[in-house]
Amino acid sequence: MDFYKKRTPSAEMLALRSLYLRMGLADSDRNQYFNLIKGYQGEVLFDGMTKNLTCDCIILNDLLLSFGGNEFQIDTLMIYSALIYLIDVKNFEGDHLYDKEKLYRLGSDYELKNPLNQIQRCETQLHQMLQSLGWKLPIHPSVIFINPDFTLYQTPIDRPFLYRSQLNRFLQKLNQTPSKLTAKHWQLAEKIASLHQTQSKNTKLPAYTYGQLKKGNFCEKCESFSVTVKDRTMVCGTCEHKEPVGAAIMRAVREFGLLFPGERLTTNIIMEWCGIIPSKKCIQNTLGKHLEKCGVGRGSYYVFK
DNA sequence: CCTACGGCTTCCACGGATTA
DNA sequence: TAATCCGTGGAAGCCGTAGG
Repeated sequence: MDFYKKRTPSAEMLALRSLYLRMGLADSDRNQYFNLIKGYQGEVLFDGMTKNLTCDCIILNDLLLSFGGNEFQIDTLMIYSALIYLIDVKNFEGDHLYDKEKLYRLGSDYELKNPLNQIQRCETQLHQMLQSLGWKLPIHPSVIFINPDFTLYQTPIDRPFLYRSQLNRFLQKLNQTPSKLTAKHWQLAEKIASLHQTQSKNTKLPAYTYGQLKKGNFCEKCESFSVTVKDRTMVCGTCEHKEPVGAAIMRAVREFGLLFPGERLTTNIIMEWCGIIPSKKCIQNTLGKHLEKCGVGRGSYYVFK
């Protein structure tokens, strides 16, 4: 099974990571960041399972769509010839209680957002979107609680929830769903994928300025800033992980572009942003290799291709 | 071990952008 | 508009690696 659309970390998660590492985050933002990581890990775990399916279906992961001015986000969309599975993955952990359509941590009154609301809203939006594209496929929504250490007490039996213990059977069911895709289904998948947006309008990051952010490259593996450059390789002083300098520079450039989308990318800015790259020419070469150069002389800058 | 080669660095002059 | 600034491209040389 090849994913028609692969999952990548969201812009929000990447931006929060940068801010977390470069200036620290207030409690609420830090929790948000850790929740995003946890959620993402759950989704990747589920991808690892659906990847082994052999049935005739198209899988679109990680979609951010918008219909009628409303944004909606889909973890996994599986297109079969006669139906669509709409899947939301939750990586909640611990004992929880379901009471009057609300979700609580057991023994506390801390309330979590009920994923049922989210997926129902999602289903409505998707239904309308499909209709506008001329399709009438029935949608089967499911919320998958993928963490084996998750328990939800007192859930009515007819809610579309699936737990880790039910997952193997669910995957079998997916694999045995009869389906014969046609070129039209692939066109639909292509259409939906083309509507995917990379930036959500609803993400709000904490305020930050260039000046207050810690400069420098961090290790791609352990996120430590104690890296040094030796012979075109960046070596981490903490975990000894090695990364080619060019790759490290581009990682920093993408990060800079994400945090400061309005700023011009120039050799000097990136030189300062990276901090540890000894040669300006090295940065210039790397930028020239991976980005598109605009302007000449002192006014030249680079843009993402 | 030697050699060839490719990629990287250093150095410098050019010339367009910036600023008053 | 003129003077100054500074990023860039090219030349030349260096270094590491692969292959004999």
